Amino acid sequence: MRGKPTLRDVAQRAGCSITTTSNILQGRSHMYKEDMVQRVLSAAHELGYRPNATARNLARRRTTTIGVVLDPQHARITHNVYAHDVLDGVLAYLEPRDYDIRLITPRANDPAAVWRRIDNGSIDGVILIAPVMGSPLLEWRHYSSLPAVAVGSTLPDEYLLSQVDIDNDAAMATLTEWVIQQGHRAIGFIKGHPLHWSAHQRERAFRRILSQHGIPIREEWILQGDYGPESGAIAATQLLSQKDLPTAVIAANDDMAVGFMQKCRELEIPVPETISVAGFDDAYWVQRMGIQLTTIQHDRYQVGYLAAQLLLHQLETGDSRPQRILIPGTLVVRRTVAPAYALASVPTPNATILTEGGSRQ
Amino acid sequence: MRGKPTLRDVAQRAGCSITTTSNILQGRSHMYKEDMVQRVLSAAHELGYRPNATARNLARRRTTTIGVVLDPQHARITHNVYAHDVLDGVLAYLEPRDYDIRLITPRANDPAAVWRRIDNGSIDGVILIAPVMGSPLLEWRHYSSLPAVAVGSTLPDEYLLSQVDIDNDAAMATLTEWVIQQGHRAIGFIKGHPLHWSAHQRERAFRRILSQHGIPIREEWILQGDYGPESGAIAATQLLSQKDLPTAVIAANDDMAVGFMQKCRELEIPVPETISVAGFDDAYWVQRMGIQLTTIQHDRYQVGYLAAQLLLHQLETGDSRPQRILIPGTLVVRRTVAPAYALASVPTPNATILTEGGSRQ
DNA sequence: TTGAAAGCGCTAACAT
DNA sequence: ATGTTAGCGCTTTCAA
Repeated sequence: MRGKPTLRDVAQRAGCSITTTSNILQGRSHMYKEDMVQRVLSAAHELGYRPNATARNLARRRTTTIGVVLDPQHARITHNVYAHDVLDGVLAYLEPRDYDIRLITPRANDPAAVWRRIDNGSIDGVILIAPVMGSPLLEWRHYSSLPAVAVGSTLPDEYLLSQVDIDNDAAMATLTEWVIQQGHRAIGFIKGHPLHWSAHQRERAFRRILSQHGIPIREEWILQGDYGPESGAIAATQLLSQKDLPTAVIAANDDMAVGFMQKCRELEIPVPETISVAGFDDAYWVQRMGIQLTTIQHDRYQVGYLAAQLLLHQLETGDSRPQRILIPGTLVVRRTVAPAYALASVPTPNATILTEGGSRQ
Repeated sequence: MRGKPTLRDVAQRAGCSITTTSNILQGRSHMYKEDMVQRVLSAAHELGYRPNATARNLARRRTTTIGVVLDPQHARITHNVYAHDVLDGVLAYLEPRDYDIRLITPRANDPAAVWRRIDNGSIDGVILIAPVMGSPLLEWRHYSSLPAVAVGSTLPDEYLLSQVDIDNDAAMATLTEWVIQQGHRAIGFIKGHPLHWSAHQRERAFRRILSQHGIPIREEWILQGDYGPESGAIAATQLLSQKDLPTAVIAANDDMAVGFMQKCRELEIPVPETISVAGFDDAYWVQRMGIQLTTIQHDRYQVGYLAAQLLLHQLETGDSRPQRILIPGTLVVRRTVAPAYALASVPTPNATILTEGGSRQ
């Protein structure tokens, strides 16, 4: 015996067959005599035996490994808070269940390489993190029948992918309702990145709620952003140079809201006195900055956790029909949205509202 | 043929042996007739054949997979910026070289489980991210002879691990020198987390430079922190309640520096007019907050990149003698350290200094 | 230029 | 209660 000890070495030392050794080492010791069990166990221990995962995977035809695919856009995950919040949740669910995680970062220039890495029997299933519109990853069913769950992008049904995401639509609806209840009728909007489904969903919800309240939508107050803080600042410049201004602006995420507010400060336009601002995401760095931004809080960790759970469920049951799980967000009322006029604000009827301090009303 | 096509299926379809098929599919087509090559290639394509990584790994006795181990402390990587900056670098190096990455997050309560996951033949080598003092991971050589590189913790030699880290000592020395050159003689220090080697290295460098300049070390100005922003605030409370105050404080990282400054603002102690503050790390969120913190900038991405490079080098050469790579940091002079008195400041002799705006002097 | 055959280390029917 | 045997899908000598 040279190199790492194998099952054969252990069997030899215990003086029994490989099968016996394998069975006992896998915990099926009930059928064996106590003496045998002990011999095998101590032989394994003495040799420092560790089962070879590769061989086991080959024989079992499964790997207890889940692939996590980051879209090319997110290849550098550093500043993509979203991706690692989700990843944390995935880890939290998978790790205690003895699943391993393989990180897959597609090279932008070679989409086929991704498929080679995904569909090569090295993983049992895959979690796609926030695929964007037009991503080659979404051609999923053309290339692979591996169980998959997409996360962070509520895709159209035709992609035939199970999905877990926050409920962008409902959350933005709640936020917009709240702003309207504060008496605002002149409301602007800063759109998110055009390749993200979430951006469209948030915008759509905003428009719908305005319409439902009979509030006219002023297209000149709806500005294109890209989820980056700078784009919020640019939107501010565009908006604030108009002669007629809204009394409130909703940004499709916190980063843009903060960019917007920074520009406001430069222009000495007080928030929320002159203009109210709301964000979306409850970004950690914004909280940490001490900015009292009214926003939507949601649980990305939970998204990852549930995605992993759903995927394992599909693996176990073999039922891989596409499912969709939406996690509701929570309105967090802080200080950047003020009443448009001195009316008592009416509480929102059908949404959880978290006021700063943590009390629910 | 049912299920996924195997090499045998391709061989059968191409009308040749498995060996031939394998060779051609691996690019060793020079020894075969053009006709044969084409037949194999198109058979593979028609069947949608994808080589099974598990079987290949077993036969080759290597996996082209690198494990990345996050210390229990870092299991939730979300707010551990360090870990994913490094991870990004690791990905950047490994991914184009067709290595896969397996994420390993040890369960706090079961150290043995980690070894089972690491030493089971599923990875060729491993990168340990910022193991802390007392981490079971550091018993490395007791349990495994797998090539390994530790990152983010400059460990004592006896751990027999290759290492890549920023040069905490040199960087803190540069920073301290700078503060002294600004005329400060009364300098406080906020220590980092006591289980992190970096904390001790930074403190030691601070003390050394003070001593070298004949500046007395006032222990009551050296406060315990834990790298968290709150601990910086607490340190501020402790320090600022003393009757005799330093004119400058160096925090072992940015987070604590900001916590310290926030407390200063509460107490209406102007920074840097009354007290200068320096940080370490050049944290992204601090920059984004627009805080003009004088600090040390260093390249964590590079740390990960070089760690991956070193590991692969060891894998290829088989030379796994422990090596240590230290990456220098850069002093970034912003606005939180002011001259202690109206002397022209002398440029630092032997360190790169980056003044805000990017010019080097 | 091609192929046969012996593994890689383990699992799991199927004996005994 | 224990062992025999036939794979898992691929790589790789070695022979032809």
